[in-house]
Amino acid sequence: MKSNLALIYRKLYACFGPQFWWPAQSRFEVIVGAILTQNTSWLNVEKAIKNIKAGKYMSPKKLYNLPDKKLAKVIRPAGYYNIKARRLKNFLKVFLKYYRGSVSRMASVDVKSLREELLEINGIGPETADSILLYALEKPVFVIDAYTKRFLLRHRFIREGSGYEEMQLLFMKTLRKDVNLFNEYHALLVRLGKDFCLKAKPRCLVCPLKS
DNA sequence: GACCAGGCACATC
DNA sequence: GATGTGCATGGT
Repeated sequence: MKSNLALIYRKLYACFGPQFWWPAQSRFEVIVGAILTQNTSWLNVEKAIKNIKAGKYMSPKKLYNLPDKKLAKVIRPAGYYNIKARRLKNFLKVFLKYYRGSVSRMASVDVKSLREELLEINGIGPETADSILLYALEKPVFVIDAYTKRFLLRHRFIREGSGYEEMQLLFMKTLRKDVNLFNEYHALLVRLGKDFCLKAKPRCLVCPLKS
């Protein structure tokens, strides 16, 4: 028998269709977006990314070589710009040193080592690491974000206080480990959250899961 | 004007 | 190990 989570996925997909995540022109841009979107609306991140492109800085070396103040100024619309400038550089330092700024080279390493390596970087937590792994490096890792957590809580898949790894395991143990499935599922949960009942203060229209 | 958004690190108890 | 706080913009 199919798990509830698998059924819910089918329902969401039938309702919303493919979400075409991650919205970006390159895999490197996905990584930049993953760091910039920490606790920030995607609309603001888009403005920051637009600024980066306008200055022709969308490359590992160019971003890394920007003075901190300048980088902060460029990504300002994304909020927390001083912290995020540092976090970007923390990642870029590792990315340039070990992978010469190549996403493909990085993707050739096994997932487990990569995840550990990413989590070692100051400013990269579990969600950002997993977003990078799934959406930029195309590794079958499920991303847990605020929407996903609210979804699991409100549909009673977990209890209050459950940790990140616990929630992640729920998806990864039940579903087939498929990059496309994980990609679409998480994107659909965010879509559900934005449109319907997973906001911090739900203003519930008719939830598509109930029909 | 308050609240929220595709988190994370650090201080303190 | 749990809980609180700073980081900051822009849309609703």
